[in-house]
Amino acid sequence: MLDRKLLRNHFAEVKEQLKHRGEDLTDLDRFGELDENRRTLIVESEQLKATRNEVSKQISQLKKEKQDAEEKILEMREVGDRIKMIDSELREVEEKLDVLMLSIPNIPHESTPVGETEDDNVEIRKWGEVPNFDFEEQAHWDLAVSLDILDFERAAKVTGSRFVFYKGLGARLERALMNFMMDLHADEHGYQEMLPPYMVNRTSMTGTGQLPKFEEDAFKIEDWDYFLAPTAEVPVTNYHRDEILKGDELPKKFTAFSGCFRSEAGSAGRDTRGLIRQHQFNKVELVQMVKPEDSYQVLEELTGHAEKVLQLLELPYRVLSMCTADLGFTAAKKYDLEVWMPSNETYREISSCSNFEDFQARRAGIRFRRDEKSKPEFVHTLNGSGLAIGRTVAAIMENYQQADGSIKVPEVLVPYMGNKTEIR
RNA sequence: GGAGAGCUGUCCGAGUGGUCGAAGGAGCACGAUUGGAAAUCGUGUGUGCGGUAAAAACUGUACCGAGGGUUCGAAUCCCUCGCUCUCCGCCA
Repeated sequence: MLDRKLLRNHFAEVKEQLKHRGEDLTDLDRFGELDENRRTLIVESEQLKATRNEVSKQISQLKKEKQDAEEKILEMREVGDRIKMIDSELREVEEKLDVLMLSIPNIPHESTPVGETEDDNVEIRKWGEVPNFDFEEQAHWDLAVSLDILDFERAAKVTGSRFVFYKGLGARLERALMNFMMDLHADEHGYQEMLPPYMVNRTSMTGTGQLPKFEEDAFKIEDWDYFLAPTAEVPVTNYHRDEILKGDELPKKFTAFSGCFRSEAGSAGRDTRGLIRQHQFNKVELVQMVKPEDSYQVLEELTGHAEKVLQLLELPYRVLSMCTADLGFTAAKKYDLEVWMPSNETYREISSCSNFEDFQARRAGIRFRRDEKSKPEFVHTLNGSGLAIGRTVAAIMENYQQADGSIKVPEVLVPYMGNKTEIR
């Protein structure tokens, strides 16, 4: 959510900056009227309330002195009715204003490249050597089914499409990656480990920006106002919702393993095979809450922490700075990490690292006090996948495949795989 | 799922219709005292929104789990919901 005062005082500039996102901004123009309307009503209502408070004191005094207060009571009854009318009008205006404010995307940071499509994303760096196989490489779903370590068919029977059973060393590989990533971030990168709830309520989904605009992308629990979390970002960022943190507690660094659930509405027909696009997948997430002046440096560090996973796994990747059109609703700046996928002969997204500045913090009410006496300020929130585990499994299968259809285990994972060096 | 108890400021805790943003205590901050500390004493100690473009100050208003209602007036009475605790049932 943007600062109302910013919008009030610099409307034209903000609108200009939002234009680069390429979203429809016609609703935005209603802001001025709603905002002014709201303030007028507040003034009216509060003046009447001040009167009522004043006269009520007099009534109390009169009664104590056993004098007649009937006239004032009648007068205040009328004032009370008017307050009720104004307040209900005010509530309507505020509701409209809330809906509007919650649907305005974040302002891109000045370092975010301006662009119109995903083709305008800017490659920042590349790492690693793309493998050059002297045999015909296979897609991970073919490898995995031959090795009997993934079972898509039975998952379709048991649940439906875009679900999977991991089996044997496939399941072991997923679990090894989870432990490897969590250990790395907790022990080496200084994050506090968390296992969050997989379901979250509506307020949390609104706090991090999934709602109200993207409800169709989420799985909703029938008869409950709960959603399956699409990412651990939601529970972990909301962990400190409506709190005022102490300045010296910052930065807060959390790493969380969780299942993630996405309905991926509108992506039917894309990546229908394999692990790339599932309704349920596992992910290790990095979340930070920091002081505003630190957030851009922290974005670089956090992205580096995600990259470290790929480097240790020796998977070739590149880093893209997402342009204004491809930023997502909540981010001011975002880097995508893309891992090389031999079956696609291209790089595929495996991590997204974003700085939301105070956009989520304002929605979720996450603030801090620099010291005892200073006013609360909004923190800046950041997060990044460190990494999406299913896609990492796919990348390992494809990049580490051998001529006979077996898969070499990346060296750092061997201890996590019960010292097995190959899946065959 | 059933029965009961509770939810007040950073914390503990008082408050059952008016003088309550809320007693008292603890904590914290500042000051006095001290060679220094402890103890003691004094002062202060929330947030949102509005008046106001920003900051400071001032001022109004709202906030005692959440939302409604009754009333001239609600922390206090009524209704709905959420959460916590205890007992029973069920269960991993």
